[in-house]
Amino acid sequence: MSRTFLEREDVIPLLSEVFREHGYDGASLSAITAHTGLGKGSLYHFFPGGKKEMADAVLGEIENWFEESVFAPLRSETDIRHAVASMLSAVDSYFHSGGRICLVGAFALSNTRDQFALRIRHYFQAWTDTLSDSIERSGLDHSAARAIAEEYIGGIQGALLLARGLDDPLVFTRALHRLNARMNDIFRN
Amino acid sequence: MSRTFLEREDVIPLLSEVFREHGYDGASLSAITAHTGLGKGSLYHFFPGGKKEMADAVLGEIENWFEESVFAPLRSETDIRHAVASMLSAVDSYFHSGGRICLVGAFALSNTRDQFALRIRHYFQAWTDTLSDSIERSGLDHSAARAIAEEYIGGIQGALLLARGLDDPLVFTRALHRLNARMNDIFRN
DNA sequence: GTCTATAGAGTGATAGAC
DNA sequence: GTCTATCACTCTATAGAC
Repeated sequence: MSRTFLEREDVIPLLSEVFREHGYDGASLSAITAHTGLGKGSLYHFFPGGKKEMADAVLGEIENWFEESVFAPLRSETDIRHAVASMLSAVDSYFHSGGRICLVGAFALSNTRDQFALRIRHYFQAWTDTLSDSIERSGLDHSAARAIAEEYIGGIQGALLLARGLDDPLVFTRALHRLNARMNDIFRN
Repeated sequence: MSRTFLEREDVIPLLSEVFREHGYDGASLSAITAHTGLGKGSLYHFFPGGKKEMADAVLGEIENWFEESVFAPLRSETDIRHAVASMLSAVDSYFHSGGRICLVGAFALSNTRDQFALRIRHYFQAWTDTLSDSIERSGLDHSAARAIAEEYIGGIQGALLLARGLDDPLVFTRALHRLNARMNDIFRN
């Protein structure tokens, strides 16, 4: 009998897929056991808090990925146009060019929102604040920078939603191109 | 026995509130009976198809509202800047200045999406097509008009999502102001 | 009697917790 | 695997209007 020693961290990406596909309520424990290959016993061993803790772990991993792959580069890159282009490129690959939804966004619009309100707010706040700071460092005043940051994050989330609603991922691709071009309009040298 | 003469149509706005508050899965029959004041007998009398039919009725009423209050005015107004300003004003009041989510958008990102995919797609298609046609009539070519329409609908949906995620309705108000100003930038005489 | 509207006990299925 | 709670839904009973 071959044992695979799955760690807690190995399970999280699988959980992420299940929640993305079924939503929080729709991800039944049986769907989770089916997709992870773990029995309920193992799941409750890794996540004593049950489904809530599983979703929290997934949201935490998403936070970490964005911190590392989006926020940190935004902070260190000095040319705002490069910074934004890199961000959009990272976002494009993360969301599979519009074929994958934003789990945090989906949670924000769902009935589970209250349960995860803090994590959701933190995600969007970190993103808008980091982008806004980056824009401000390029010479715009605070409220103008904040407005552009909101336009970008809202534009990305709205494009993901619209792509999903229209069942056409190209909507997302087009939105990213517009957002990229827009930064060159704002900062033309 | 005292009769209250509730009609099917009177129930739909109440259902709309319940679905908006709890989502589709989260809106349990007991929550629905509590909020509508109707027993299961009455509900199944009005909606023999059960919860699915209740949600369909709500989505249908939303469609009708937008057709009447947003799409029709877009078609008849010739000045695109007035048309867009009127649309944004209607949208602002419909979504309670960012305090209310778009049920269709929420469904689009939820696990119930597949069940209502047709209605969801129709809603977003009707909106983007109507707006795009309106812009095209003002002199832009087809793909440019379509891009702007997607920017607007995506911007509205994204701003609603972001306002919800950040728990700050002003995010939505600011987005509407930007979108209104943007049309004046595009069509400056 | 017939029709419409109502309430709610009871059904089997399935949920998440453990 | 077992547990209890809750789910959507069915069905019976009952009310008044005509």
